[in-house]
Amino acid sequence: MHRYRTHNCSELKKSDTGKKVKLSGWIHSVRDHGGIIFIDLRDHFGLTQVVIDPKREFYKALEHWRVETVVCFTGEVTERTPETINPKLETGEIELVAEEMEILGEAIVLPFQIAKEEHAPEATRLKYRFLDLRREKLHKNIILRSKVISFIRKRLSEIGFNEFQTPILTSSSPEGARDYLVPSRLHPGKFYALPQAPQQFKQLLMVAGFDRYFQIAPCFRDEDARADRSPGEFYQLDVEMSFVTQDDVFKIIEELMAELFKTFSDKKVDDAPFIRIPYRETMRRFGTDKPDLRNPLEMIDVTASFVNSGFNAFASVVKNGGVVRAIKVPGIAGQPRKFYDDMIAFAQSVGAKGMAYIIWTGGEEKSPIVKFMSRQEIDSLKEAGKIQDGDVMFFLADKEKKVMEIGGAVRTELAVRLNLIDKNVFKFCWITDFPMYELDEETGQTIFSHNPFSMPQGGMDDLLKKNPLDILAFQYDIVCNGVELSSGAIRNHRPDIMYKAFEIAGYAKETVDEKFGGMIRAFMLGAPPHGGIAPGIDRIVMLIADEPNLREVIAFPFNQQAQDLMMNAPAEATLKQLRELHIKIALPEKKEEKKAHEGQPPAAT
RNA sequence: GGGGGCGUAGCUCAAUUGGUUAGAGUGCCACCCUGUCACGGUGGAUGUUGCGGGUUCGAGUCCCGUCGCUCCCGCCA
Repeated sequence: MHRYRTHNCSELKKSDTGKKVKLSGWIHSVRDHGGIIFIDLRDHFGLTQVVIDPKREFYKALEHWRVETVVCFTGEVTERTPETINPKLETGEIELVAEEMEILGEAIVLPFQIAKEEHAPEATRLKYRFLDLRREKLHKNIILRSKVISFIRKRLSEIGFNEFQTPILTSSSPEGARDYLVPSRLHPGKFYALPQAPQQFKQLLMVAGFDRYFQIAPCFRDEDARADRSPGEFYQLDVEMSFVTQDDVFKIIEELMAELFKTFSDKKVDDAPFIRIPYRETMRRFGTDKPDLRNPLEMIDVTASFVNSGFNAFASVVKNGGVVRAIKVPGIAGQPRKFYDDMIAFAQSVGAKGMAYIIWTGGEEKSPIVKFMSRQEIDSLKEAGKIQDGDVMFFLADKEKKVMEIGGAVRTELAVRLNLIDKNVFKFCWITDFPMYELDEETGQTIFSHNPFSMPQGGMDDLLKKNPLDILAFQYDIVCNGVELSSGAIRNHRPDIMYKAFEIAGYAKETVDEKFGGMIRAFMLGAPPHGGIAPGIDRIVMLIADEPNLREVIAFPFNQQAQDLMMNAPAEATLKQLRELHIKIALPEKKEEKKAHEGQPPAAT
């Protein structure tokens, strides 16, 4: 007989009755009836009920039959009588009658319960992550993640992709997020950077002729956390392909995503191909570049109806170059007055000066603003929104950018309050035609709006002739239920176009050579056209697992302050380590000290 | 860097809006119980109300500060 087990805790069936077996696992729950004791023994695979006669010698060996102690039982598989069968358990038709017991790992009192649903505080859960991971939900999520990754590897390998590793210690890149730096011992004063993404490496692999690359790639960005954004590190399904157009990338990824989501979720999943929405259109209709298409509401432009309107608040906005956008919500005329007041308060909380509305009900308009408007103007709104009796329209007026932003938030809030979002579907879309450049609002500089390595859609011609702000890039996002899964692009593989593109964003040729010398050199030695994408693994698993927070799909996550409470990272380094790295620590002044110094001349040194 | 929320027993939460000795469930400890499966029953222990200060006859409750966790804004090519 095996040292620890002959079976796992979910595989014993009625047909095993009479067998002498050995099981090892955690004590999940104890039901002590005095004359007979039941223990649910749990392992990764499931639960098996063990029956103990307290007269057995081994019963006294364990002072406390405390849950989560790891034990090994040897005994006979026994069929349960019909009335004692537990249909909730895989192994519910049998039980193990214990003859011997060995303690493998005793547990002290737990900081929180494993078997019972109990909401422990996040910090405690993170400190005792190994315990939290024993709980069914989290355990399942991590297994789901493993399966998702293995599914992706299998599929992509089948269609000609090769998986490569790229360096973790690399150099800092000038664009993008804050880098994590690693000091160099051999080169005093110099630093490696952890990759924000393997962007340049994957492009160089294409130049090297590998044709199709993928990697479940760790990415490191020193930026602040959100519920759907881990601080520090996260994983991308990094993909790059040679000799492809945007359509080729879309086809591979949308088929993979549709199949992946259908395989691992019971929700209804969009079939490939996914719909495509140009950036400017999604901003206009949804006020965001990651629209949740489960939300049926959208914005329409009704600026024309207010140009000469007697409703001065809006008319003056329009005269000053602003716009008016409307959101039609069908069939909610019955909402109480408070609903409209609350929505207006919400709009104001996200930056609106106010919000108007018209309720069409019983063949007339109810609204604080219609008395200022002509019949013709009101009818033009009705026409624009294809209004039927019972419908309501909300109006926002401001500069276009602001209206889109506020309208996007109002659109989402309306859907949430009115429960318009179908929780049982995954709706995907591509956002295409991102602008190549945008204006830095502070400096007025033209800057790259996304990836500087994207190919401008008109190539060199557009760079030379068009207003930079009108140039579109072969740059795209894939969005699922309002979550941005990934950005991608067809890359700029032409050195001449590259220099020009960087020049427009204010980079001298020398700077480009210095920062991207390796890549430029590669592009001058025969580079294939190529492009790719990099969907976030954590977000994919989060969506499939239906979790609101990334930490629920990561085995050992950071907290929001980018700390690992279990491993106690980050931590101070020893003096010896610092000396070897030629590093001196200059801590920020504490707040009290700062206050004490205020208004005083700096101390003479 | 900024804003919101939370912080009471190991854990989840309550405390009649400032009033006597801060409660309940769960966990923990002891005992009882031979068919439970979130077993049940009886009894018991457990609190610097995050920390520091203030107002008050009196503070878990109000005020100020601070720390921690979380959500959001900034940031995230």
